[in-house]
Amino acid sequence: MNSQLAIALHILGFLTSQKGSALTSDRLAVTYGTNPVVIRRVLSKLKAAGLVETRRGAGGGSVLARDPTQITLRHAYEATASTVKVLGRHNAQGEGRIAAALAAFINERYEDAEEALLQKLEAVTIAEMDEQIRRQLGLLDPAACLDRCD
Amino acid sequence: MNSQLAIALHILGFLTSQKGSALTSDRLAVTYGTNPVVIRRVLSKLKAAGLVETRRGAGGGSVLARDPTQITLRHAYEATASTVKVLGRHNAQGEGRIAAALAAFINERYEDAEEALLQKLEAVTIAEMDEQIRRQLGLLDPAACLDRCD
DNA sequence: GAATTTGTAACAAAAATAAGTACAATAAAA
DNA sequence: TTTTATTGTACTTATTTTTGTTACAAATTC
Repeated sequence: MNSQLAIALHILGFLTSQKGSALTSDRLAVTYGTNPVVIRRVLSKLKAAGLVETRRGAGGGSVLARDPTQITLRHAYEATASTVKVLGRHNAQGEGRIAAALAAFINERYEDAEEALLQKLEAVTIAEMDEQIRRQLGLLDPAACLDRCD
Repeated sequence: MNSQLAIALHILGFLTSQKGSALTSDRLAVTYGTNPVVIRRVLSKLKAAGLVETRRGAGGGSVLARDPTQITLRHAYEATASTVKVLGRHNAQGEGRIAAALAAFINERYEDAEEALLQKLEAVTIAEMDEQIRRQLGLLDPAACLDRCD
């Protein structure tokens, strides 16, 4: 799972720009250029992580579960990449003790390094991401986004 | 490529413990529990990165190209993971400008985060790795390794 | 009840990884 | 110089992972 993070950020960013009105998986799928089910799969992880809320049925869809200033890239990363870690985990293949000790060593270093990465991601919020993208596109008026997003 | 890093570290560590005598891909393959060709593929990357040297023919094999105190985990990482970066690269799929701006944003953050990870890896040398593993196994005498490694 | 919309299972397709086979090229040793 | 050992790599096969689709039940609104 790796493109899931990109999709998650697309969802969170789009939701942020909507200021509270719900978006359907269909809409999100069109703007991202994929299938609604793919979106829902990511959405279900974001939901599990408490980042979004969804409602079924007519008029349903998803909204942010909290303020975008309280959601960091790390949240998105951890929500989506739960299974696959940055560098995977090495499990000893050779039979020898050397192989096992090496695997243990690698895993320790991996965790160190991964944590450094996560701390970088933690320093950026979805609100900041949204703002930077909006600025970059010259969409100073948040509402303008709606007209030109997709 | 990801398991290649583990294999690379196995190779570098084993080579370090050999103090200069060449090891064949067959030998390395047996100790790691894989096919010699798999080893050679990693070896060819390590060679391209200037970390090892190999000789063909009878009595051939590989040795470290420099002192293990001068080889870091980052070297190994960069040698093997040249194509696949930590978090891949997101290329915009939707047609909109938003998608493109988001992709650019994500990529920037990725580079930041990846660099943080690399700096952690840079702080550890193969010599330290070798030493820690030897200590862990209670192989205080380097030469003892030869007898028990595999 | 009719129309939407999510949730998820089941399946299919595609892409990425990894492993294996074969053999030419090279180098040492006999 | 023949034999033997060993790398290098192209080609193939297998495995795993990821992505996309279809289908349909469950929920929710109108």
